[in-house]
This record gives sequence, structure tokens and C-alpha cells, in this order.
Amino acid sequence: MTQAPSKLKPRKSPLQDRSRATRDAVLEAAARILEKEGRHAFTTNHIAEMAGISVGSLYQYFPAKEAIVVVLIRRLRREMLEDFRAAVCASRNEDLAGASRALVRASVLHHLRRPALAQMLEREEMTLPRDPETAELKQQLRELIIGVLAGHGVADAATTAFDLVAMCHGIVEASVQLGERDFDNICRRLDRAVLGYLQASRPLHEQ
Amino acid sequence: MTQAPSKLKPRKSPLQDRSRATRDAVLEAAARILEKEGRHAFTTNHIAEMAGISVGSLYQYFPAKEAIVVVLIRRLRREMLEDFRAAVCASRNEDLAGASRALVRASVLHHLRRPALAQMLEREEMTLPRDPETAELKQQLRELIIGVLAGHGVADAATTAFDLVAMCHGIVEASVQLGERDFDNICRRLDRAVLGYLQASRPLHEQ
DNA sequence: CCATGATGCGAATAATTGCTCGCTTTTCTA
DNA sequence: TAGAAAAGCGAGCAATTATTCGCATCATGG
Repeated sequence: MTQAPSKLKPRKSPLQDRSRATRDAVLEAAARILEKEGRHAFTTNHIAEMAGISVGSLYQYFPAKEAIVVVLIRRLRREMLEDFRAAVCASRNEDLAGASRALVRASVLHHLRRPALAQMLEREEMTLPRDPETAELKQQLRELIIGVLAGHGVADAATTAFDLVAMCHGIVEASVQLGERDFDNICRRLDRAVLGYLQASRPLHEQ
Repeated sequence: MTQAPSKLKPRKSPLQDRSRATRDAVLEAAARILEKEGRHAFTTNHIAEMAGISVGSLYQYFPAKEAIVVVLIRRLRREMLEDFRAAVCASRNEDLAGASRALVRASVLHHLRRPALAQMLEREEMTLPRDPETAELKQQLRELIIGVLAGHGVADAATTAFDLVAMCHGIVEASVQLGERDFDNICRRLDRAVLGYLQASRPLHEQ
């Protein structure tokens, strides 16, 4: 027995160009179905059909349906981390308000690229079993933001980062869900929320 | 033909005490499954089993699985509206900050009663087809908050209400998901976010 | 106490769907 | 160009699950 083919984790890595195209087609079909038709249409047969391949081919690169979503989530998180890194880098010399604005823009940009997809994936992420790679990306993002706040002397940077991220997320998600696509309008309101929260930290003393 | 039994909308109203108990058992079982086992375990057979009845009985009061969730959502929204009405009423004579604090407390209370359930139901609500009764309850809640803000002279009360609700929702949801159950701690941070946003409305002029 | 309707039951049905496996076709390599 | 390996195929299996329906049991008015 030469060793049973591992039925877990990944499955097969695409070696030829042809197979890479197949893999990508599956991912893009899956994304499109999630954002345009919703979870109920997210079946392996339908994904294969929309990708223009057969179910058998799909299962050569993904060990299970869930794995497709996990890959999409990782990709999204990677992009987000990159966007935030770029924003932080570009606003290196700004004050706290300027840095905040840069982060807000990165956040909105991220949500507005493929709004429906981003929302679906985030929702799926909560249902899925914890993926270490995704967790690592989120952790890095968290540290990045905490670092920016701490670097500007914000007290209790961890809690503040948590709240700022959560409230921005809330506003953006709700706005996008209602069909709002005006980048600047959303940014303006987020700026107000973020700066307001930061100012309110010293409501009666200091300042 | 005495008239075909309407297969849509509701189904049968419980007339005797026994049947009301059955209906309630189904709802409670469904709620417990949603909050403790998640969507994947939310099957009609499992609900019936956990309720201590048979599937047949379940289908005498609910025309479809979805209908159970819809009833749970309506109940949640009704409770929330009542809580908010009470908060508004009790803070009738307070200033804007006081009224905000009262609303924040109502919101956190709502989420902390059965945190996992509230979160699951809100997530389900997005997937389900629009229910007019739920929409009406949400509309009333929206108007209630807009009224409070407008009554205190807040400019653009509609947008402000939208943002405040969304950002509170974001913070509470994220906190609860991480296991935070400290009522006062969450309230404190929400107060800061809300008051900060309200203050930031006139950042350079006025005040 | 009987008749009628309300309530409860749960095996059976029909449909869906994740996934496999034996096979063909394409590509690579020596 | 032959042989091997990679990629692709899709009918079909196995399992799950929403829903029905014919029948048993219970409650109530007459």
C-alpha cells in the first residue's frame, strides 16, 4: 500500500496552466453565486455548471464544498490586510485624525469592491469551523490598527481599536445593505464616528 | 368542495390549551436549537423531537420551517420595540445625553437576554423573504429613535439615527460574539461612541 | 354517552445534494 | 511517438430532509 490519498485538508495542487484555470473558474463561479444568488444556490453541481466544468473536476481541487468558501475568505482577508498596510504606510507622517481617515478609507474601499460578496463571506465565516490561516490574518490586522492608535498615544489602544473597527463595520454593513454606494458619503460619516469616539475619550478633563 | 384548506400563510390557530402548549414547545425548541446548535441542526424532525412532539403536529401550526423563524423574529422585534418605548418614556424629561444613555441601555439589554439567539435570528432575517409585519415593527422603532433625536434638535435626525443604531449594533454584536457579558462595560463604550458622534456633528462651529 | 371536530402521530414520499469512481481525453516527457 | 501522469468527465450512490396523509386519540357540546 503506497499510502492512502489524504482525504483531508487540501487535495491536489494544480500543476498545469489548464488546471489552474479550472481552479480559478471554480472560485469565481462560487463567488458570483454567493453574491448574486445567495447561499441556497450554493451547491457543488451549480458551482461546477457555472464554472463550465464538471463536479468531478471541482472535487479534484477542493476536498469539500466548505473549502471553496474558506479559500475565498482567505483571499478577502489577505486583500484587506494589504489595503490596510498600504494605508498605514501612506499616512505614516500624519496625526491621529489623518491616520484614522486613511484607515476609514481603506475599510470602505474593501467593502465597496464587491459589497455583496464581502458581506456573504463574513457571514459564512461565522458559521464555518475556525480556520487558522484566516485567524492569523485577522490577528495581524488587529495588531496593525492597535499599533497605529498606540503610536499616537491613544489610551487602551486594544479596546479602542476593537470598538472603532466594530462600529465602522456596523455602519458600512448597514449602509451597503441598503444600497448605499457613495464612497465619500460613507467615509464622511465614519470619520465623524471615529473622531467623535476618539475625542469623547477625554470628555470633561484634559484636552 | 367546501373550500380547499389554505396552504399558505398561517395554518391553524390553537384553540385548546393543549395545542397552545404544543405551539409554544415548538417555538422554544426551535429557539434553543438555533442558539445552541446552529443552523445546521435546525431541521423539522429535530425541532419536533426536542419539543417532545411529532413532525406532524409541528406542521399543524407552521406551514413551513421558515414560518417558525419568522414568528421568533417577530417576537424578538416586538420585545425590542417595547423595551425602547419604555426607555423613551422613562427619559422623557432628560436632555439628549440622558435620552441617548437610556436608548443604549435598552439596546444592550435586548442583546444580552439571549445573546446567541438574538444574533442568529438577525442573521436569519437577512436570508428570509421580507416579512411585512417585521418590517412594520422595524419602521416603528426607526421612527421612535428619529423622534427622540429630532425632539432634541439634532440635525438630520434620520441619518444620525441610522448611523447610531448601526454603530451600536456593530459594537454590541462584536462584543457579544467574543463572550463579553458585562452590561455596564458595554454600555460605557456605547455611550462614548454615541455621545462622541453627536458631539462631532459640530466640530468647529457652534457649541 | 355519542358524535364531531380538534389534536397528535410517525412511517413513507419526493426531492435535493454532497461526493465518488471508473473511465476518457489532454498534456508532458524521454 | 509511446507511455505515463495529469486533468476532466458525469451518471449514480448514499444520505439528508421538508412535507404529507391516513389514522389514532382526546375534548366538548348536545
